[in-house]
Amino acid sequence: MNPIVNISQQFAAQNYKLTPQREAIVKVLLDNEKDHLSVEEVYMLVKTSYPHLGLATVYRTLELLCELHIVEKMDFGDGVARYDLRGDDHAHMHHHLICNVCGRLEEIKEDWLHDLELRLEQEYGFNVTDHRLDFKGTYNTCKRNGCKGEKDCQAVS
Amino acid sequence: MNPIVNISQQFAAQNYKLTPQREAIVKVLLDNEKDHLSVEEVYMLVKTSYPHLGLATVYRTLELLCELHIVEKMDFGDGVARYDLRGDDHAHMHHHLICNVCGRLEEIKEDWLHDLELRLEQEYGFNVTDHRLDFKGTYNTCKRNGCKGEKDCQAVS
DNA sequence: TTATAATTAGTAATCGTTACGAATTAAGCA
DNA sequence: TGCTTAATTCGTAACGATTACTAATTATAA
Ligand SMILES: [Mn+2]
Ligand SMILES: [Mn+2]
Ligand SMILES: [Zn+2]
Ligand SMILES: [Zn+2]
Repeated sequence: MNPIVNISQQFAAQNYKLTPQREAIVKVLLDNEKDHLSVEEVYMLVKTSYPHLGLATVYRTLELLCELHIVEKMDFGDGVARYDLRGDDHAHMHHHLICNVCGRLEEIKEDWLHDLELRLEQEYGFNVTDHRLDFKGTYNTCKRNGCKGEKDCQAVS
Repeated sequence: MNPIVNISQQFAAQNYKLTPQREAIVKVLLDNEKDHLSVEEVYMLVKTSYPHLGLATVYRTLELLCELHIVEKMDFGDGVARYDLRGDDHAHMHHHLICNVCGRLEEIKEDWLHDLELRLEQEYGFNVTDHRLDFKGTYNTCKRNGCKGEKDCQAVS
């Protein structure tokens, strides 16, 4: 399904309207789904398609998207909040690999935590509703060659 | 080994001194190892043992402890950075269970990610140096009874 | 001692975020 | 259609956690 239509329906389901401003912001996120944009970055990017949009609207819309579990607010330790599309069904938050050498950030969409969450349910009586798993480390290629900023590099900051 | 002596040696190993101010701050962290204190909370607590200690020194010392991998700077989404003792050898960052109902935070010291990290090495050529794993969910006891603030509750904020 | 470096204290400045009032737009209804 | 009310947006002021900076203090070394 067209992701904009899909998101529009999720807005409607909670009695929210997908205003032109909100749609412009959502499109920026979809057009940069590999990135993890900050508020300021979204603000800059959305200005090209909607020049008069205000910064406060970006803050409010991203907060709303969090509430709807469409995006996840993340902190990568660089002093600004970053926003990450959760993906199709929003059920499971994807995992991250972050390279110490070049800052590249790779996503693992597959859910690697299912077994552990079963164990938490059984041994701890804890029912998991969400999770966050990030790995920091070094790609062997980066260790050997140094990262030369290949085109698939998605540095966080 | 006495944890203060241990930490003192780690300071010395990197040519840092464990000044009285730094020691007072480290003791606050050790005396509250179950908590995840913010800078302001450390500042308040350390004032009882060292009334003249300045806020900037708390910031600087916690930053230094991060650099030495003695503590981990964490963001639980409540607007302030919180600091978490990594534990004995600092090698592995422990995991968290956070209850949606009562905010209780439980730590899992055991490393549940070893197998996944082997897989990352082999399938992704990615050598993990650190990780972060937090689960959000609900304790069955909290779901049934509501959390009545039992004595072992360690709410984050 | 005297010079040099490290550390601390206090506070001003910074900057991401939040709060707020006025203006605009949409929805509901006669 | 007009009128009323609610939702949304805009611009900006206020907030507050963090950082930066200077002077004072303390340790280290010649
Ligand atoms: Mn991501
Ligand atoms: Mn912890
Ligand atoms: Zn790399
Ligand atoms: Zn609970």
